[in-house]
Amino acid sequence: MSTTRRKPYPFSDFEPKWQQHWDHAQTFHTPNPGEPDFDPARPKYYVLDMFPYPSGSGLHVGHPEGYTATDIIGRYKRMRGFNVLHPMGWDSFGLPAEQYAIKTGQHPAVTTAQNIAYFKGQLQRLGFAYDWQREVNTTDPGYFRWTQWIFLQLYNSWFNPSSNRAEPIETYSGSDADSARLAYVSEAPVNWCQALGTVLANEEVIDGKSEVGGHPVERRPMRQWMLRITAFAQRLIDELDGLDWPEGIRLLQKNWIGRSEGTEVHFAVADSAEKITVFTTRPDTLYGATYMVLAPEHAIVDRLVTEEQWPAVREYREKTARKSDLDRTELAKEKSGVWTGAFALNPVNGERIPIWIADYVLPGYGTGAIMAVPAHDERDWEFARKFALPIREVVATAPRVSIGNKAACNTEPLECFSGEGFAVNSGPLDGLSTADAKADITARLKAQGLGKKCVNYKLRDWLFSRQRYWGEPFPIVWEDGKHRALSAAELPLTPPELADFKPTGTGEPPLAKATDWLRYSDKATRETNTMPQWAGSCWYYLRYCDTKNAGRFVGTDAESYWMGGGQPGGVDLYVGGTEHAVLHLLYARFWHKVLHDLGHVSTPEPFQRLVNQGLILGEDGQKMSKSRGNVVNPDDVIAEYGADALRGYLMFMGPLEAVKPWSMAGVEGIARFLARVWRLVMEEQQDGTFALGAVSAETEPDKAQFRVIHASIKKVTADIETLSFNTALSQLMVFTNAFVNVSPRPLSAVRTLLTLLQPFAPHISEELWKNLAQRFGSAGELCDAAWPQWDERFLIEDEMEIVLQVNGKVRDKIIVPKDATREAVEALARSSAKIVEWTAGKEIKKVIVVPGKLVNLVVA
RNA sequence: GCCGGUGUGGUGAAAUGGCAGACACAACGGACUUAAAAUCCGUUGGCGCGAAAGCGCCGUGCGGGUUCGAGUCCCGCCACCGGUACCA
Repeated sequence: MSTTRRKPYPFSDFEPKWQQHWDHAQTFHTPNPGEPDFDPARPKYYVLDMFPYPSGSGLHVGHPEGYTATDIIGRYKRMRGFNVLHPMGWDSFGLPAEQYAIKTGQHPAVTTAQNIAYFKGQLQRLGFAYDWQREVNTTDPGYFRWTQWIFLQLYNSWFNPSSNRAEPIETYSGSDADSARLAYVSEAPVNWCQALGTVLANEEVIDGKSEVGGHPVERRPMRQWMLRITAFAQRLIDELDGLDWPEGIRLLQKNWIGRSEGTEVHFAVADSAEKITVFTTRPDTLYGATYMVLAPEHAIVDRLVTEEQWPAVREYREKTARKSDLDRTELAKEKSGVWTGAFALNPVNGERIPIWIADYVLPGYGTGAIMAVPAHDERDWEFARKFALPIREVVATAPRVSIGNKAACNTEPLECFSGEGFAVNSGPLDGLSTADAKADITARLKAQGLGKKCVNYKLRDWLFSRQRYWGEPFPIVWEDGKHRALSAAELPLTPPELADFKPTGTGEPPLAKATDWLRYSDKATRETNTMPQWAGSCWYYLRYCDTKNAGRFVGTDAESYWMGGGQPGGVDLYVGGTEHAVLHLLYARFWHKVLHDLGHVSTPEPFQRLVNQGLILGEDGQKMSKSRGNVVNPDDVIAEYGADALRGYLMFMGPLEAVKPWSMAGVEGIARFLARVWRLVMEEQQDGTFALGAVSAETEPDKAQFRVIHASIKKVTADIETLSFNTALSQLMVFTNAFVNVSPRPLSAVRTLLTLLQPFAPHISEELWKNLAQRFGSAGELCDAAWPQWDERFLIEDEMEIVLQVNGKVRDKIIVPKDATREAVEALARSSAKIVEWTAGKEIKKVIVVPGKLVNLVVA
């Protein structure tokens, strides 16, 4: 990038100046209720960014895209008289800092502090109106003591199914409270990543590989802390309804939670007292169940397998256990399994069907056992074909009279049909539609105690512990093999000092190396797992409301003011990337609901309105990445074109939600526009400096000028409300272009332009506003000015252009007075020479008059 | 496979069912300049007719439909991007 390029306006002089001014004057500090400068008469607006992980490589242009959008909204709402909460902070626990520490020996806290300083500098150079007094940092003990405190709330509560709420554990009347807690210990198989030396949540495993780093992940049984998010599955679905979220994200969350309605059916095991329960969404196909499959891990397998089959079963189970998730995915095409030697009895007809184990049945979903209906399920079909198991058609596309003939029943279908239709070969169900058959058979099973309706969710409980150093330690100690919570007074529990942050490789967390720290008392030792990175981001939006509070995670007055407001969600606008659709956004909602149930927060949902900014691609149309060399660094853009131009371009390049490619030429276009605004006010001197121009004057705008001014106020206001910043900027360009060649140039027009421009390009507009004060008197600071109002009277034109169409094709245009009647407009249309020509010799069958718009004549 | 999203000039994109391409970028032409940059003015969807003013036809991924009128609504396809996958 050339450094000799002449700057079209001196942004490098005044942009840092204003940034320092805002910092020194604390212009954007927002007081809390009860503080001296707080004005309770104003409504509140809480606009939130997804806070960044301060990585070593600094911001990329995707960050300021969303941040600029919220900054515009925040500055705009402020001018509209709202108390605006617009904070920023750091999601700073996490793997990269720890891995850097392992490599260099430098403590993660040191690199984290350096990265934060770098990020903060970058954000400040963009002129964002954050209240930096509310900065939060998830690795700050003053912050994570409350993350730990919230964990204690989870630990000390349970989900009461009858009230459908989280309640204090004291209200639990069962015998084993530990089994009911929302935070509990489980021995279940988990996703273990050898390369990272830690376990991962389901959400962090993609295609059998770790989301971070892409390392292989395998399943291993380990003792882990879990959070009982599944108890909230239904509420997490239902309560999306009150939120103003993109439909796509709601669907992603719903699909992730994966509610499915079906029936539980109990199968007896032949020659045994054992019983196997399966879950199916197609109970109507029960007569077509020709075998049964258990997950290899299913506990009952041990009690079923026959002597002869044991070697094969043992070998298959071991193979399955060794398989990583990646292998399972790769081998998904080919079905595998082993017969246990046992048979189950189909409850509807007493038929003996073989019981198999196969890894296509997952241990964690439903009951870990299925009835296999190969004629009507693709997976069962494949499996049955491979192992030559019988296939019986029980659903047909049209109702069919059952022949009741055994030979006919055994005719195998030629392909799998998994759709809905009508029951056949199904005894009493024959002829019923799939929906009716489901209801009928479920009622029959229920009456005989052989099954019942039930609901299943794909969502699993949240694996909450990590074998890492750089995370929040659990406020838990162990004594005699039992866990117990620290008291809130013992928080924060800070991580120990360590020289070696490496994972042990055995699954034993690195904190175990700190022997002094580990010892809690003569008998008790500390939990050595740490919390996942998601913990800190689950509640940071609450801490922003009251960052300095040392006595509570958030003060009740501050919380109810900033998070209140009569909507389900407390944050008025939340902007961030789609990548958090099922992770952060689901976890945060879960924690929020627990806190709400326990009476700690005032709303059931955290985020009312959610907007996802679209990805910014490189100039080559590809995803930005270091290896492609197409990454754009905002610092370079600011050095070349200024912060206002970068902000403006980010908003002008297209709709906020759209994926769009970067274009340096586009930045230049915005810079040219801003330079044109600059020259509306300033004139270049002989020596190359700028001074206030002479053309601005306190003259009245004329009628046409008034129309541009008020049309612009109207459009820019409406566009900001709908986050259509690209079209708002177009209108500001139209506004500017309309006054470029005007002399004398009405001061009121220029001031209105600067006011509308302020949220987008705060530095240049503030500077010009101040310069105008040299001659015309001070009007205070622009960011404090009131947002202008438009007056419809200025928008009404005396005359209107009417489009004349014949059969929907434009043939002429006429000018009519604004108050012309329908009849008058039609008469004028009919008398137009071109219309006469186009309709000559034809019958006019119909005339459509759209007032103020067009006349359409329909001819034969 | 399934679930989302997107298809409009050379490019980024605009268009409450009512003049398709606002606003920009790029390109080209002109003014200013010794020259260049910057700036300002103009042209710019395609095809055809015309010396010109202008006129006509076609045009929003493809095929149907609804409507006086469709980029916009409905049905059926195609392509690309993103997510997700043995969830019974």
